[in-house]
Amino acid sequence: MKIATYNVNSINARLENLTTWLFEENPDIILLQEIKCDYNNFPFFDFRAIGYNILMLGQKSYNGVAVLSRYPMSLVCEGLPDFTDENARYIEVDISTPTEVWRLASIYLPNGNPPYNNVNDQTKYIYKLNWMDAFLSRAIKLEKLPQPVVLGGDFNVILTENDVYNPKAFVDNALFRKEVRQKLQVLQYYGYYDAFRILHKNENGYTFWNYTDKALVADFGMRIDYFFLNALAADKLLTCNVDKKTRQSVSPSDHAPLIAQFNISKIQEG
DNA sequence: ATGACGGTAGCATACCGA
Repeated sequence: MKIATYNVNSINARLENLTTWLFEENPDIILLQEIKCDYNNFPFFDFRAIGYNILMLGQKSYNGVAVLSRYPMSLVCEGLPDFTDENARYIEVDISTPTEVWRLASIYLPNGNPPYNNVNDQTKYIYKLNWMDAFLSRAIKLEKLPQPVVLGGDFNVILTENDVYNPKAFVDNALFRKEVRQKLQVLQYYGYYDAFRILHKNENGYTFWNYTDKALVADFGMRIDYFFLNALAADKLLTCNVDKKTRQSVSPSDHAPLIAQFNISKIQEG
């Protein structure tokens, strides 16, 4: 079973690239972020036509998350429980794979940096910290479920200095402040596994490169998209890779897809 | 030190992003 997470930077601007990529890559499940549209502007037909069920939480112009699935899917919640959020950043679903029901969430964690025209404004940073607290509360509950759990998406956090091209330049950045990194690293103390890092200790694993300058060719990137797995999901993990060629294609998103494969064959009874 | 680039809203330019 192949699961992808992909910040598309507008699903309508990316529609042709995305449907072509789905045809070639053929993932069973896709977690999408930054779809940047509300329900009435979501291109449902284009994905149903190629065999996907769809659940989405939309918003005009900004944010927005969705899940595409080849398997039957049911909604668990839209938005983080017990957290009032003006933005569409979280959707959680149950998906009936051939062997068992998997719990997945598509996550678009806030950026947290101030606007360029007001660099001392901490409002977005405080919002990010509060959002992370609500997310961690939810994640801790989900980890205990008796089913595989996959928390995937754009976390807007650079976990370690090995996850960015120039850590010194980012020490004060809302993606890399020690406080933010430590908050997300808490996931591993509650039993979650960073899927890419299980399998790749030394590769940088960057998933984002700025559109500007020569960021892509110079590999000035950062690893901010992740799959966090509970043990029941991590036990089945086979591969996890960044699809950099899609970032290098014509008119791309500024993120690359992250793709993981899982073994869902039934265990032979001895 | 700044802005490069790209998307959205909507029609000029502001906001957002990482």
